[in-house]
Amino acid sequence: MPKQASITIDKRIAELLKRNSLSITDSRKKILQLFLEQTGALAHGDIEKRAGEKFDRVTVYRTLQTFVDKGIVHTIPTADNSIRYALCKDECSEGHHHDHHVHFVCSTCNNTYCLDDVVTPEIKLPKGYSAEQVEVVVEGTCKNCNR
Amino acid sequence: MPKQASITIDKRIAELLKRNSLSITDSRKKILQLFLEQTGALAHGDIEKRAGEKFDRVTVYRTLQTFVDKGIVHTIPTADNSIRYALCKDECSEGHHHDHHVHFVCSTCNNTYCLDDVVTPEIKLPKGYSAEQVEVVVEGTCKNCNR
DNA sequence: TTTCTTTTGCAACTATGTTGCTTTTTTATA
DNA sequence: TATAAAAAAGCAACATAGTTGCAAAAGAAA
Ligand SMILES: [Mn+2]
Ligand SMILES: [Mn+2]
Ligand SMILES: [Zn+2]
Ligand SMILES: [Zn+2]
Repeated sequence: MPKQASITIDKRIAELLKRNSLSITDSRKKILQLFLEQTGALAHGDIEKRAGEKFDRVTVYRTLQTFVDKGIVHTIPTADNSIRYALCKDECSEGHHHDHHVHFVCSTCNNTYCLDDVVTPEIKLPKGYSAEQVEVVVEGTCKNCNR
Repeated sequence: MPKQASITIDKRIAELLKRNSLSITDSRKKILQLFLEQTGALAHGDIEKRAGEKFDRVTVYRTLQTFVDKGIVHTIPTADNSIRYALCKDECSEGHHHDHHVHFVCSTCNNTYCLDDVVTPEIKLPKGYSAEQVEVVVEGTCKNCNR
């Protein structure tokens, strides 16, 4: 990786942590780096594998929980019951996620993507039901795998 | 329970198993009964608690897996990463689920419902992506809890 | 009833997630 | 930059969830 790029990413990471009044620690930096170097979402298992050699499992759990609490990442429910995490857009903040986008799981490459431009549709519910949150997960074949 | 009703339910259970060429065993009968006596979906934990005193944990896992494979029940992904199971409509069959309905999780009573009449919407995906399955899970307050 | 097939229970194991407590690191401030 | 207070990390121990192989039991077929 060119030196310039890694400086930029390091700054971005430090800023992100400061903005959320989190202290800057090795594990937080490392895990954020994984997200920033990546297009799609990461399963907990991936993160543990890729950060866990250097950090304790418990630290990975606590770091991800902190990030979710602060609105830095959000979770994506999937059919196979393995939580995925993805970076939030900047509008998210502590206790206030704004993730009204659709998620896509590719059944070929198994990657998960946030389709930030695809807004979750209005769902007309039966009388008596009221909605707080709508989660849409589409399974199919992604851009790369369709070629 | 009136004797008549339980005869009916027993017959229904036996028929369901026969139709799917599954042998009729105590655990399968018991677990199907749980589903038939119930409006909403059941979490694995619930089933284990309510059937597990009589049956081994492993049997519960295997029975549910068999039911999913045969298209007797379907799974519902939820945000809290605890798989829920619900009975399929009759159109489902082995290797061929037809569950194009929306699921609803009540954040008050924590029940999960299949909204069989609410069809999953068409999602317009970005160029290159193709959909095979769309999962919609709405979180909110249910009919009962809204009163 | 007997035989063959399927399912169950058990034991042992892996994976996933949590908690309390001590040590280490980070931050704030003198 | 040294020091003290606060926060986070690591460790151990535990709890829960899910899987696998195999022998015993139950079900289906004849
Ligand atoms: Mn997302
Ligand atoms: Mn359903
Ligand atoms: Zn793909
Ligand atoms: Zn409710």
